Amino acid sequence: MVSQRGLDVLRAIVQDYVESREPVGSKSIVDRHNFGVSPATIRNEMALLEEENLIVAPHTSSGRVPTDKGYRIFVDHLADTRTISGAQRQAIEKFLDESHDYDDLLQRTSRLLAQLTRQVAVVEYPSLGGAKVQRIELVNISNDRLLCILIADNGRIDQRMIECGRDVSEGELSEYILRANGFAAGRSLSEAQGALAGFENHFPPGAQPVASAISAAIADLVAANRTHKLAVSGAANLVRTEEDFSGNLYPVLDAIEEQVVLLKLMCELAEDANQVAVSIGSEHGESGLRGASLMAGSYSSGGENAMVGILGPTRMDYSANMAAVQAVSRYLSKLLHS
Amino acid sequence: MVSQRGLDVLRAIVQDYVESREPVGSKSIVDRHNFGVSPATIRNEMALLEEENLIVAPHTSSGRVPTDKGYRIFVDHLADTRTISGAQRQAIEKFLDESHDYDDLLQRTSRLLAQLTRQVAVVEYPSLGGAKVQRIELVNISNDRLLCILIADNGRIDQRMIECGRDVSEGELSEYILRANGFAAGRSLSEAQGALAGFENHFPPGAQPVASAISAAIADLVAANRTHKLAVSGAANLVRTEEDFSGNLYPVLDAIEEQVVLLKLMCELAEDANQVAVSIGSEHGESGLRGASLMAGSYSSGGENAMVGILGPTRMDYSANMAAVQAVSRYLSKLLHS
DNA sequence: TATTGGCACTCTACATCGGTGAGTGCCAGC
DNA sequence: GCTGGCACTCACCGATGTAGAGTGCCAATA
Repeated sequence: MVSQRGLDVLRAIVQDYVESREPVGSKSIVDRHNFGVSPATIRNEMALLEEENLIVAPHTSSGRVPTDKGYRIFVDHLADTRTISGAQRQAIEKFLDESHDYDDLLQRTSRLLAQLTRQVAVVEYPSLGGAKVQRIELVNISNDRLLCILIADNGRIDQRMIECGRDVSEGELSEYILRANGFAAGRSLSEAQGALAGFENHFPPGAQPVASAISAAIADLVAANRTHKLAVSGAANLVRTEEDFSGNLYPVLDAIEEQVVLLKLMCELAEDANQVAVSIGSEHGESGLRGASLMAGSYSSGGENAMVGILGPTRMDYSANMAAVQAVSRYLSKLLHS
Repeated sequence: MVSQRGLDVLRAIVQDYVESREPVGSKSIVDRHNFGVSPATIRNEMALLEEENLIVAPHTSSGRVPTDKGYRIFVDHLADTRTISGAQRQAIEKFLDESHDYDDLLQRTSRLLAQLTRQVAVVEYPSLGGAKVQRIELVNISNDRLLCILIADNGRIDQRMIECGRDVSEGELSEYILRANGFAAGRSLSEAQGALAGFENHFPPGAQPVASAISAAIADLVAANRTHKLAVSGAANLVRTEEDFSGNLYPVLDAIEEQVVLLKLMCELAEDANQVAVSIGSEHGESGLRGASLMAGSYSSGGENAMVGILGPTRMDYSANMAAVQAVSRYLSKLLHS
C-alpha cells in the first residue's frame, strides 16, 4: 500500500517529468518540492511506488518515470483541477462566436483546442440519429444525374449523387420531392429510413427505377450519418513531441488520417458524459498508439452527444489540458443550445 | 558547358540518389550503368557538373548529391516519360468510379494519389466562379436562425447560417426563396453576386433586415468559393521521408494544415494546363518548404480548372510520380466531363 | 586530345576506452 | 521512521584509432 506521502512523491514525479522530459531523481525532488525530508527517504518511497508499478526506472541508477498506471493515479486522484485563465476564456468565446455555420464551428473548435493545448485536437461531429429531417431536396445536375440533399433540423446537410440513366423532367422531379418529403419530413432519421420502405410503389412503373434510386440514396445518407465524422487539427504539434512517441510518428499520423480508430476510442470514452475522460497509453488496446493518451469531454447538440478532445503523448500536462477540454466542450454545448 | 555524357551522368546520379538515399560516387556509377569508361573519367564529368551547380558534395571526398538545379534539368530533359501499369490504371478507375458525390470523389482522388505515390497528395476544389446557381434554399433551423444553401449546377453545395433575430414564418420564407432564386438562379456565381445588390429593397420595410442578411450570406458564399479549398491525404508518408526534410517536419505539416501556402504554390504551377508541372525545393520561395517539391497537373470540371498534385521531398521519384499525377488528373477530368 | 591507372589525401562512420556525474540500494546509527 | 554514508551502476562525453569510400591530380597512354 502506498502512503499519502508516497502519492505526493508520485505527483511530484509526474509534474517534474512532464516539465523536464527527463527521469526524475530523488535529489531533484527534495530540491524542487518542500517535503522536509532527505533524498534517502524519498528513495524509500520511490522503491514502494516502483513495486506498485506506478513508476519505473529506464535503467539501473537513473531517475524514475511514471508508468501508464502512475499517470492514471495522477489523473484520477492527484491532478489539481485547474481552470483556464480569463484571457483564454475570452479567446475561446471570441473565436467560436465568429463561426459561419455548423461545419465551420466544429472546425474552429478543433483548431482552437489544438492551439490551446498544443496537441492534436479531435472534434466529433454529432450523429444525426435523433435529428429530424427538415427537408429533402432533389436537384437536376446534368441530364441524367440528380443530387439528393438531406437537410436535418440541427443544420447539418449531406448529399448524394444519383445516376438515373435517363432524363427527369422538372415536373417529375417535383413529384418525387413532394412525396419524399411527405414520407420523411418531420421524422427522425431512423424513422425516415423505415418510412421510405416501399416508396417507389407509389409511382407509375416508368418512374419506379428512379424512385427506388432516390430512396436508396436517402437510406445511404442516413446510414452514413451513423458513422461519425471527425474534424482534426494540430498534427504539426506531433513533431514537437516526437521523442515521446519513441520517434515513430507513423502510426499516430495514420490514425489521425484513418479516423476509424480515433472514433472508436472516443466512443469508449463517452461513458461519463459530464467529466473529461482520459485513456492513457496502453489502456486503449491500439498498439500503434501505445505512447499516446486520448482525452475527451462530451458536448451536446440537438439532443445528441458527441466528443471533443485531444490526442497527445502520455507525457502531457493533464491538468492544463483537462481544463482546456472542459472549457471548450462546455462552451460548445452552450453555443449549440442557444 | 555540359556534354551529353555529362547529362547522362547527371541522370545516373539523380536516379541512384533517389533510390539509395546516399551520395553517389564515381565507382558506383560505372558499376551500375554501362558508361564503358573508368571512374576517373566519370570524376572529370562530375567536376564539370559541380562547376555548373548541378550537383554538390556534402563534404570533401564524399559522393555527389543533385542540387535543386540538377533536379530541374533532370525533370525537364532527362526523366523518362513513364506510363503507369495496367493494374494501376484499373485501380484508379475502380476506386474513383465508386464515389458517391463531388466531395467524396475529390477526397478519394486525394487518397488514391497518396497511395500511388506514397507522398502527400493535394487536390484542389475547383472554383465555382464559372458555375451557375442551380438553386438557393432557405431552411428554418431554429426559431431565429435560417440556413442558406447554395446549390451550383456542377453539384457543389455550400451553406451559411443566418441569424435573423426574430421568427420567420413559412410564408415569409417562401417569399424570400422565390425572390432570391428569381434574382440568382441560372446565373453564374459572379453575376449572381451583382444581381443581388439591392435585393432587400424589393421587400416591405419589416422584412428588409432579414432580406439583407440573406443577400449578405449569399455574397459571402460566393466570396468563400473564390478562395479555394483543398483535400489533403497521406501526411503519414512524411515520416517515411523524414530525413529528407533534415528532420524538421514542422513547417511541412504546418503548410498542409494551413493550406494557404499550398494553394498559392499550386496556383503558380497552373500556367501550363496540359503538362504536369513541378516546383523543386527552393524554386518556390517558401523557406519552410525548402526541402520539398510540389508537383501538380490540372483537371477541369464544369469549365473551371483546378490542380491535383503531390508534395514530397526534393529527393523523390519524379518519373514515376509524374506518370501517376498525369494519369489521375486525366481520369478525373474524364469522369467529371461525363 | 580524351582516357586511364595510380597515388596521396580527406573525411565519415564506427568502435573502443576512460573519466565524470547523477542516481540508486542498502545499512548502520540516530 | 528518518538520515548520512558508501559502494555500485550506468548513461554520457570526449579523445583516439581504424577502415572504407571517395576525391583530385598527374603522368602515361592510345
